[in-house]
Amino acid sequence: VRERNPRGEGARLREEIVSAAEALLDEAGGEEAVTLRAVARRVGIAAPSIYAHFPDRQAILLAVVRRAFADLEEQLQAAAGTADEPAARVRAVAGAYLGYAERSPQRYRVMFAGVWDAAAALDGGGAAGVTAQDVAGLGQEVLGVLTAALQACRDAGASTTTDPAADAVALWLGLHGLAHQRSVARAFPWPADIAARVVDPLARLR
Amino acid sequence: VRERNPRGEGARLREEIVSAAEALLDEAGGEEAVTLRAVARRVGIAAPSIYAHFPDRQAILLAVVRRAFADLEEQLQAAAGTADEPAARVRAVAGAYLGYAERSPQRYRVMFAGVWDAAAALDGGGAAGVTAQDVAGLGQEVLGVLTAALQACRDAGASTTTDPAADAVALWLGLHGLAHQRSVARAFPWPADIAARVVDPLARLR
DNA sequence: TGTACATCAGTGAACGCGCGTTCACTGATGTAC
DNA sequence: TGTACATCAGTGAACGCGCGTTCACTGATGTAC
Repeated sequence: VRERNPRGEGARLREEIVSAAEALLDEAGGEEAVTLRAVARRVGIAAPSIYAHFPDRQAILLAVVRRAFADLEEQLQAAAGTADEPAARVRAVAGAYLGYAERSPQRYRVMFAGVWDAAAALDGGGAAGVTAQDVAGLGQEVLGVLTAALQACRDAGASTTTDPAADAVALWLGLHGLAHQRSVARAFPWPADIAARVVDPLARLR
Repeated sequence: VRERNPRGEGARLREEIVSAAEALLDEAGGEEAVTLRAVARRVGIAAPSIYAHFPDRQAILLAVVRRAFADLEEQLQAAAGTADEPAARVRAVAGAYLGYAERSPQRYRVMFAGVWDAAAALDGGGAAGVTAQDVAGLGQEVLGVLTAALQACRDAGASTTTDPAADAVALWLGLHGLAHQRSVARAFPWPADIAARVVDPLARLR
């Protein structure tokens, strides 16, 4: 029995729901810890109250992921802004990417594992107003930051890439492999300079 | 009500259970489709019959993963055997790795996502006789094939790597990123030569 | 050769649980006349 | 200025489900004497 939101601000509960789901996810519970009832408990509302804001459980996770992609892109942009030199900018963006995954490993895993499934499920069911294209679009924006940084490198002669768009995908895959595996196999004896060993060759830095 | 196994061959049911779990996993259900009851239904036995062979649900998944790692290593070794030239061998092993993930995407995902969690859970609970070290060891053997191939490349002057062990990890991460993301985002417009764009630079092939 | 008995491989019924979702509702808040 | 009423934000009880796991058991098969 919580204090009610004033009129016209019922949408505030929506944000609280997303934040609660995010918190549950980050607390090492993994995706399946984000149940509708757990979210409701966390917010301090009755479970059915969620249905005023989300059509189903999946839609909550999707909202978490959309917010997470926006956060990630923002952090990548910010990192890109801190470096003047193109090669340094590529490394800064890569570092920000890895940093995000390191700070929010569970969220990272759901972003790149749960989502696409969710989107596919929605395609099938057609329940919510979010399509696979929507979600793919979020990933594309992140990829765009990498592509731009790589292109600048090439133009400045700091990278030998002949196809920045394709090599940005390759670089992203390397970053993803490292980010994902680090979030999952923490005990693995990672070489100290593993990030550079992945980033520099894939970006074809001189 | 199935035909009983003859005396002394009760262990045969164990293999059937693992195979059924494998099949459930591969049928696009994802890890959570492998419930104890679903496995029992698939084998054609009563659910409690499983407890004669596995202490709990998690142990079934672990058995699936152990078998999968053995399969993968075998396929990598076979691929390594088909190529005489060191650089070609690296590419063949990488291709076999990606091929495995492509043929069994769900299994691949569980191998590199579910396991470590499972192992960590077992560390905490101490339930079964499988430790995180066991599972990590399986991954190490796969990595060993890559390391050997890369080392041969370096010795033959086909790779400029100065640290084959560390660069094998980097190469593995690139392969993992591609394998994982391909299994998860099938709709993504992957560049045609994406595998080469990941493998060649990471292996530092000339 | 016969028979009591241990073992093995597996069964069927039941447990308590948390889940997603539905339904009819409540009671405060603003609005129209 | 007063009052009937619509709306909004949320509640509480209940549903059916599949799950992991436990328990006491069954009935065929081999073994010891």
